[in-house]
Amino acid sequence: MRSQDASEAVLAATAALLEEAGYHGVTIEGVAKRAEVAKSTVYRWWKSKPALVMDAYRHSVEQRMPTPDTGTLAGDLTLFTTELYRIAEHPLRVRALRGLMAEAQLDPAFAEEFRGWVESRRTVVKEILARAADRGELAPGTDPDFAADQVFGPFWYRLLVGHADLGPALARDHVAQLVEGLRGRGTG
Amino acid sequence: MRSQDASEAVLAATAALLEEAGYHGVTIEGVAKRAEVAKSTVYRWWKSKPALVMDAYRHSVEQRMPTPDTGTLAGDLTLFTTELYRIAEHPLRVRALRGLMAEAQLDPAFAEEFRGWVESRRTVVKEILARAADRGELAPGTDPDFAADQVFGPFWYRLLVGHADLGPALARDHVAQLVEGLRGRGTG
Amino acid sequence: MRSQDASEAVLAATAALLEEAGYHGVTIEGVAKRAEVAKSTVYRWWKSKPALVMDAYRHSVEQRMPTPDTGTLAGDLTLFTTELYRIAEHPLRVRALRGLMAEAQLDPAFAEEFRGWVESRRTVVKEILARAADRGELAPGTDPDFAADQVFGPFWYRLLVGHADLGPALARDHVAQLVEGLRGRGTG
Amino acid sequence: MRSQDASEAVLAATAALLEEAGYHGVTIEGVAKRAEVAKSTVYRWWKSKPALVMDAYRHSVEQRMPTPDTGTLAGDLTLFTTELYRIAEHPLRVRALRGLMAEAQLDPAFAEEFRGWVESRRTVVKEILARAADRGELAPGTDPDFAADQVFGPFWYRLLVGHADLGPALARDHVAQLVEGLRGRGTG
DNA sequence: CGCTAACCGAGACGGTACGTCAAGTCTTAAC
DNA sequence: GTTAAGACTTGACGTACCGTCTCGGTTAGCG
Repeated sequence: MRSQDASEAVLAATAALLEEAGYHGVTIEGVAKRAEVAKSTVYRWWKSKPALVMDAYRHSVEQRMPTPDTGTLAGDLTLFTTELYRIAEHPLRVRALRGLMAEAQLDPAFAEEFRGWVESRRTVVKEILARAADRGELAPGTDPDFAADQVFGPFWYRLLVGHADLGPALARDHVAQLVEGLRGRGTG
Repeated sequence: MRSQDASEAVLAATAALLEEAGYHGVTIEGVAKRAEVAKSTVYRWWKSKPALVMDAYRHSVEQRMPTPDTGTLAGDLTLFTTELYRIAEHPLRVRALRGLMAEAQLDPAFAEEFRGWVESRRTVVKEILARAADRGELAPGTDPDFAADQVFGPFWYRLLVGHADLGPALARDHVAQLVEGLRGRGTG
Repeated sequence: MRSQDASEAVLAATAALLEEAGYHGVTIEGVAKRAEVAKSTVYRWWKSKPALVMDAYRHSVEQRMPTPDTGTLAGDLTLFTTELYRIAEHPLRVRALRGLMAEAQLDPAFAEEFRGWVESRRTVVKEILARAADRGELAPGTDPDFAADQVFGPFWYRLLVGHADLGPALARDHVAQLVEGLRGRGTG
Repeated sequence: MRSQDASEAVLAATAALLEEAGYHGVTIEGVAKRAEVAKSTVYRWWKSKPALVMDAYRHSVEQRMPTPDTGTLAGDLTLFTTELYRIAEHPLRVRALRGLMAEAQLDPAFAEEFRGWVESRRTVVKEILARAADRGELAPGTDPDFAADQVFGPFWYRLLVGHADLGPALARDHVAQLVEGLRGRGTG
């Protein structure tokens, strides 16, 4: 049975270090010291640093946003992307995501796990798209996977490269372009 | 004066290790041993592992593709994105790019440098867009920076997450959606 | 808690390397490899090479000779110096002492520590001298510190320069001269 | 032909570094940089750091003191030891000697050379003793080598250990004890 | 008076060892 | 029987100098 005290202290320490020192500044050793917990305790419950950070990230999000269903593609995407871009307002989440993506590049085992989590987020978008397809809002033959890439790609790209500001203000334009692009060449 | 022998041996060793063992498998020590060169020689010319990998990547590309100029946005983007997606056909480049992006997340100093390189690639796209804007192919008020994100974002996202195949075959659809999205709601 | 296995292996390896390769031939890296121990383990318990060698030296001596107390200055000094010169019969100790003295010249931090150890040895002589003074065997006003230098100085000098043989055979003459010199111009 | 400029600059730089940073702070690389001279130039004329420091030491002494000859052992020794202890008044010489003695412990090749230099200094004392023996001032059977150790030993010991002040003020007592000790047992 | 040999600076090179860091595994003892 | 404490191996880091070496660019003095 995982001791709630220890586990919470570890997650809190992880979150604190993430905020203060960035992903690189988070070390299992540092977390253990900060949480006043033995290193072995951390390893008992989390198998690696990225797994720990992933958990800390999930705790920072808490409530799962329900899949939006407004009846139109634009409406659904607006809700979804606005929420997505809102991540940028939370340094902890930004740092966590950037670090996790980095880790996924370096550690194939974690990449697998990370991909699973990413897929769960993509599924939400693919459901939105499926409903839109049913309504005839999508050009026939649209690949939902590549469409999802169009939703997440620019967000992640900007998040990772950091060349420009990121925030919910971008959602409107993003959705406009998405809808236009996905509807296809209207007049043929 | 940098000795050509040493420098080439180092870059070759870096490339070889990248291919064989991935970005994580590249270590300065390993490169030095492989290249039969002293560690200090590597450090003399490259200030860090990412700088070294970046150089090895550049050497693997060599010829700079000229900015395409076909007279239409679709034409230019098709050329550009096809070339971009072709990266996926070279494991060395894929690994290099993934590792460099990872490193940029972990090391702020390198992030800066990496951003510089990214910007140089973005500039090519922004020039294409500027010409398209002059021709009236873009909706007025289009933000070229965000538009560039739409070009690179999906590519990088798929490259980094690895959830689906990547290759020049995607270029056609990508361009179609971009052109549609960027032209805007033509008839209102 | 220091693991006895590791610690003993390290000291044994240090002693072995001292014998085989001299003080210069002792490196932390070499000791670690020889002791089949991680370098960090050596560093955990000894803060530097001289500290390690000092410890190895102490282990090689083990039993502390009791302060001699024969009732006469000549008797005490004979016992003490004989023991002192006997060091020359143990190559390991000779190398250790020469190396430690060398290190004390090069590293001020270690010099401090070394001085402490030297002082502990000097104290033995100063106690002998104090008792002799009580018995009236010393010229009044004799400086015990400088007198101790007269005991240790020639020994160390010959040990370090290596210009002539060193061994317990020298003790008799040394003591004769010391006693004569320290008694002073008694009868004028 | 050795360029006088370069050679002097090197010796001056060595002396300066010796004073400022101690023997350990002298590195061939540092000397070369300081003297604005190529490293290879230093190596051309001095085969090692101790050789260089030895040279710098010799330059700091300049005139060779003539062997004292006052007609009495006490007189000769007083002149000699006073001069000897005066070394302590020159930080450069102190640091040089300490460093050279250290080096002699670590580098057998240099030890040889160093021993030669030491012997030249010992010879002066042995000449003084030979004359004293002729005059009957020494107990018969006195070993001039061990007697010389008695002259130099305490000086070097204090110089190297640094446990107490060193200076010409010590010469008087030292000589008194030497003369007494060397003359032998009053009644004999 | 011009040639050539030496000496010069600059600095790259292969090495060795340093001391540090964090990772992840393992053992011990207490609660 | 879970924990805390913390020692352990491993592997790479980046640094400092070492002593050797090649490279052109002066300078001197010999012929």
